[in-house]
Amino acid sequence: MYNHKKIEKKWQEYWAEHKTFKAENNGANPYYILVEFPYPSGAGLHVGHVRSYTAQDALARMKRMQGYNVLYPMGYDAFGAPAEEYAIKTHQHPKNVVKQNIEVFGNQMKSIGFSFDWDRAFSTTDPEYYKWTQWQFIKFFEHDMAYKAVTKVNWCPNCKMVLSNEDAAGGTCERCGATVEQREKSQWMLRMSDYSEDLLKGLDDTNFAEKVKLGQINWIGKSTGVEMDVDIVGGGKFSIFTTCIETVYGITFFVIAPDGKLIRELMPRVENKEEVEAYIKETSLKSAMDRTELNKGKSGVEVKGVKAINPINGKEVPIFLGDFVLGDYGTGAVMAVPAHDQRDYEYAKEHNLDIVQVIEGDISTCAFEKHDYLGKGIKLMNSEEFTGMTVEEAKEAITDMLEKKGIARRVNNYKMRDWVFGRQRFWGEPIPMINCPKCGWVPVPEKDLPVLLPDVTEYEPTDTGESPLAKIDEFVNCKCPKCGGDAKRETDTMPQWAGSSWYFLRFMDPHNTKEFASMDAMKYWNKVDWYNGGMEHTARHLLYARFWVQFLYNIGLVPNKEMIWTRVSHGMILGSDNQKMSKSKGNVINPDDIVNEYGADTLRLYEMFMGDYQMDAPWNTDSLKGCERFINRVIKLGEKLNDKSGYTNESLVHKTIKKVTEDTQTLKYNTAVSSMMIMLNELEKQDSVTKDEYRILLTLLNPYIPHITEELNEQYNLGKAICESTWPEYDDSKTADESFEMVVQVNGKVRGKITVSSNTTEDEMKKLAMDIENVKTYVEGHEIVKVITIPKKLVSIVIK
RNA sequence: GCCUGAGUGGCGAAAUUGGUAGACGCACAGGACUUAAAAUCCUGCGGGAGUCAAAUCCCAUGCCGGUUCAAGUCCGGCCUUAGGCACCA
Repeated sequence: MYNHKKIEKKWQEYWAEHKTFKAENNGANPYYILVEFPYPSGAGLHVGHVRSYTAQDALARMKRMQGYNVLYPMGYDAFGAPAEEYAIKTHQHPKNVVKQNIEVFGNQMKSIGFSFDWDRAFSTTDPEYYKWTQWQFIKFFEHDMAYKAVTKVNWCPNCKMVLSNEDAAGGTCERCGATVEQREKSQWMLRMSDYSEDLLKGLDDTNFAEKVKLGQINWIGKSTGVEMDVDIVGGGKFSIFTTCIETVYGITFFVIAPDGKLIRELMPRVENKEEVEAYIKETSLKSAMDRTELNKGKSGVEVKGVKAINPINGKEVPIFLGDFVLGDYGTGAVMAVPAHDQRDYEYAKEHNLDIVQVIEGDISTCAFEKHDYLGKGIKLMNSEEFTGMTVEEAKEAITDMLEKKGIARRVNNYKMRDWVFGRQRFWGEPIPMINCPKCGWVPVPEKDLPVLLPDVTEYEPTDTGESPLAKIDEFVNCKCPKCGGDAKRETDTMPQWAGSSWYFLRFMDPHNTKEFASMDAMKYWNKVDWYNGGMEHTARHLLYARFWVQFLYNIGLVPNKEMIWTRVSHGMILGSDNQKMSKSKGNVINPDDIVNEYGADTLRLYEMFMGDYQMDAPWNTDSLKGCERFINRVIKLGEKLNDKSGYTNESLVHKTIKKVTEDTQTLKYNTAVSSMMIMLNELEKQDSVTKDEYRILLTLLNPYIPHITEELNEQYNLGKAICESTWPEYDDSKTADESFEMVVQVNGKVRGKITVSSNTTEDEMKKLAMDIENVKTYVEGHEIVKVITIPKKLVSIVIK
């Protein structure tokens, strides 16, 4: 209908020329809105990006008009495997691939009119940026937070590549189908588990959504319990961790991890070596998730020839290997109490082991577990002097006794492990470390940073599992910064998580060449006020970023322990078939096509209107056309402008301002849009529309559809550009309606409705209710038990 | 398996957090305008009973039960579905 291409281009140029959205590091009311920066894939911008960028754009535009100094930055998270693989295939350097993709992404985003401060844009792959990522890694190293350790990785012998658990699911390589091996690899690690408690506590200093906090809490996985030493018959001992020490008298066997140290130590004394070795081998092929699945938890083999002693009563019990016990969680060994743990119960049945009940309850068909007995005053049995105590009393008493004997300790255990930080990839930040035969691991001096990725075109994977960089001699060979002797560079690179763990700090001071960001700049912006991203990132990315920040805080480099205040997450946009969009399903919608055909404003409006921002929603082009129709009606309303000022319907205007203002900052974009649709419907009913009314409508719409609203504002001479104007305020006293529809219920069912004045008192409401004919027919002949009135709403009559 | 969400008309969804279920929009149907179509405008639109038309009544928010004058909303138990589970990011 209208020439969206021309109008949108015009205003985009206007904003660029006037630097409308440039944020300065000074002034009153700083407000930092952050959206997750994209990985610039070859597929181009996704309609899902458009959803969150538009949402935060609407917030940013409104906040600016409300007088805030808004920082709304954008950049690119461009390290990672897809670019590397594409580059290998096409024989070019990934940096060229990334450069092209960034250009495409930038143009796409500009065509949609996001109010980013483009002067602050950068990519994590820029040497000026990753210099500081490397510099920060060295800080980790200098503070003994980075260390080398041997870890297990999924290795595909065919692809010669380390695989993620997802790609190795089911024990076969996702790409080629070969059987995946578990290999041991020496890797750089970050001591993230040292921060378990701080990362939990820090959540109190954030305003994250409750479900986001829960995600963090569950990932950290704190459990409070007891670590107890267990002697082995004939010498030696090991420890177990349990949260249910009250069941200690019910131990009938122990289970130890097939991948743990203990079984290796016991091996010389094992009678069924072959069986045990075979089981260890079998386990090594499984992922942790496969191993801990409840229905698979019964697999295992007895370690014959070795018995353990239950420390509380001196009983000798067998030791088993079970793959549900993980070598790297807790102590790698557990006590098994089949009477009170379902997995142990099934395990005991499967392997014909004793079941000793120690807590009163029914164990005839299944275990009587902690969620059955905790907090109910249930008592112990078969537990010597503790028999007859409640579970809660016994928990403390048994722990005290064991502690006194010096064979147990109260401990906290955390599921969260240290961060495996090395990747055997080319396209990542080189870990800036040098291995000297004399001096050991030495960090690259600051003056030599960044350690650049070499400009080569061949970086096929190696046979050994080393990074492709290991084959590039001129990269590897170097001098030791300490002693000057021959040394070798680390060839592993960092994970993609690294660059995204601190980018929000860099946005505060992106051109700084002396520091990653100045303390002044970080103090000025203080915290990210709003951080928006996908649900899939709320556990790990957020945790890594918080860990990174807490570390920097502890060494005095950032002003706050938590640098992110509110975290919100958006739902996915699905294909029209309700499936995740993917090339193979052919349900992908390209935002460029929509912008071309319908315009950026229509695309923006539709994505905000399509449903609850925090929930998934399927794409529907018909609904999009409805939004186009709405914009056309807004344009057409301009033809009804009169010369008057003021508002024809004052409460409509104030109500709409209130609704849009509130909903835009509480993520309820869909209802904000619908309230503006209602306003338009009402204005259309009027014979003519005042300039004030039209200007208000355009202003409220501006954060959502910024181009056409500016154009109409200019065309009808309604005032200066909206983006340079002030957000309208509402008067709460003027939002009230003069009358309301009073509902009358009899025994909970609606039996009458009448429209009455808003001033009607509760007594008047009761009287009016009783006068309604239909209400009378229900009430007559019955006793009225009570009458409940809710002001400005309803009267509920209860009869007998 | 574990953790976190979600389930409401033909469809996308609203519901002031315990107070009229279905706002707003799409699709559809009928009408107006048009030589015609598109666009636009008007009217209707959960299911059923009832009526010339109404009034009015019953049923209905995944399933089963509970609390309450009142439940989409709170409680208990299920079912289905999406995301995360540490080298995809």
